[in-house]
Amino acid sequence: MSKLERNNVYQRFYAIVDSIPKGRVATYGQVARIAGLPRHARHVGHALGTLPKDTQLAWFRVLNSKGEISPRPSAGYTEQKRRLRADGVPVDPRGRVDLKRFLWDGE
DNA sequence: CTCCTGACTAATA
DNA sequence: CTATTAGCCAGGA
Repeated sequence: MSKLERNNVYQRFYAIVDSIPKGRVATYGQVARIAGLPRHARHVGHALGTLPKDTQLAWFRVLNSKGEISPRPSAGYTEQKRRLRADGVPVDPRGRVDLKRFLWDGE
């Protein structure tokens, strides 16, 4: 996979993340599937990781399959929690969200 | 080429 | 609920 192709894939991920409605969340796997690339959940995470700090993209609306904010080595975890709550999505101290009620169904 | 890693996931026990 | 195992695939050393 060339750099250019990867870039296109990332753009597709971004477009999908961008279509998650405010107040809803999606999972990495879900984004990958919608992008037509099942089993690429990890790359969704990496794509989001390369975003600039000042991006307008709602990257914080993406969680792992357990409905939790994915723990990661670097910062951003706390930030995501804060932003989700500001977005109207309840997050418990463990970083968990009730997917039953807030998972985006892909409308 | 092989080996290791990771903002992942699903199946079992 | 936690722990373990296996599958996944692009990237980098």
